[in-house]
Amino acid sequence: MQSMAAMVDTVNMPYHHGNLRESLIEAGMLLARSSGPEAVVLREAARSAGVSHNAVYRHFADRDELLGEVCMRCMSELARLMEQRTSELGAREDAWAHLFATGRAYVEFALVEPGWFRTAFAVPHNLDHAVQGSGAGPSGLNPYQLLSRCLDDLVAAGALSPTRRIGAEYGPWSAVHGLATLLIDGPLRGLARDEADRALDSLMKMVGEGLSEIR
Amino acid sequence: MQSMAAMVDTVNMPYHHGNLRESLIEAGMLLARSSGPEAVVLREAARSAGVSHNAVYRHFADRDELLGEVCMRCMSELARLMEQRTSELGAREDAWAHLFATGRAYVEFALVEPGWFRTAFAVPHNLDHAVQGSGAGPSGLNPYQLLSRCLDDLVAAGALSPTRRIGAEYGPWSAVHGLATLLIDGPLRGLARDEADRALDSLMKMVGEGLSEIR
DNA sequence: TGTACATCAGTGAACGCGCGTTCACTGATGTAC
DNA sequence: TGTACATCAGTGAACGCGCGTTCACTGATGTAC
Repeated sequence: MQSMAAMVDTVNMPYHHGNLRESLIEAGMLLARSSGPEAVVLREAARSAGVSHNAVYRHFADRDELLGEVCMRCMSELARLMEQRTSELGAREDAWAHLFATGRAYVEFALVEPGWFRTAFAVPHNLDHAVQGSGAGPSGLNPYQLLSRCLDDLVAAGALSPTRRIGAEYGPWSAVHGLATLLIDGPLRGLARDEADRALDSLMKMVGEGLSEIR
Repeated sequence: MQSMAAMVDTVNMPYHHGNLRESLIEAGMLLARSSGPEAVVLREAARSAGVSHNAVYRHFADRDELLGEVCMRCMSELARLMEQRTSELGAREDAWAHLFATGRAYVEFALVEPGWFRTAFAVPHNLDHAVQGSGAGPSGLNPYQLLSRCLDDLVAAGALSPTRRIGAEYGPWSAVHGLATLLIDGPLRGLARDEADRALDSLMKMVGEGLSEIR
């Protein structure tokens, strides 16, 4: 297999790259995509960008700072898919449909982009303060905030009482995060796609009825 | 900090260890407990057992085989706590109480033994076939089977119809696994214990009402 | 318009690290006769 | 009861790996005068 570095035209490279920081992050995204956060290797990112590995230190304090940036982008990609899937809903769909589409997109992202999904949650511990509130999609909201908005909409639609709204994020979030994790990293990895879909159906049903108070 | 190896009385060690395989697994369990699966390092386990690192190859084909054994033990520990918590229930508690206690124990285990929890799900890919159905607790059932039994009991008690029993494991399992993962590895790490407890309350309520068909 | 010089962005060589694994070996044990 | 010998369980030295990071450097750029 050909290495990434070989794809760079090293001959016509100017001494100054021009946009190295961005290039390194994009190289990191490619690495993360194929194999997750461990694959975001400083030297490999530099090779992909066609630059010596020390050049990285002109733009990032260390490897963790580069990885942190990549993690945020992965989180943004997750948010982006969640937004896209809800934007595809018909105008007549209600707040429940929005919640379900959001949750389904979360699991879909994990299945389609497992490397990115794992990376999104692999923010280096020493800088998770710097990442607070980041990882937003096009609308400026991150995945957690998108879920919160869905729940707010349920309250506005009268489908969820303000009382039960409190702390209501934990259940749906845990549900989709757990299924995603079991499917890509855990004992459910290798589950056939149609079985995974049925599991997701059953999960969203549980979430819906578990949240609902029309009983 | 004193190294593990220093705790072994190397002077009075006989040439033949006698029980090295077991000692290595136990050393692996200690390493996993403090820092998860990456910490299960062949050379460190050998040091802890007071033996040269090559001796390990007399008992395991390679590092992954040792790690696999440790993973199974961690899964067994999870099953053990789940069984213990249900066995502590009063005789008059119903099938729902058993399900909730089982699910709560799952999250409790993750919070109290995060290293073991992460290790339980870190079975090396090349030998996850060898682990099928393993990781059992005292009763001989693994965590998945313990959950299944709870659901069977709900059916027997008339609280869940046989129709809805199909694939009913996915929801509750995903829910507790997701909360556990978010709390120990994810964006919810560092959440205060009482907040985590409230999140768990809210989660189990969602699971209960989501599964229930008394509506 | 030309030149000196500070500043920034890159290079290349080297270091130390600890790991998993392999090799050729030696020490202890048990069994056949 | 003693001995030869196969077998098993350990040892010690070495290899190769690729990583993150540091050091002293050189090449390009832009600005003051």
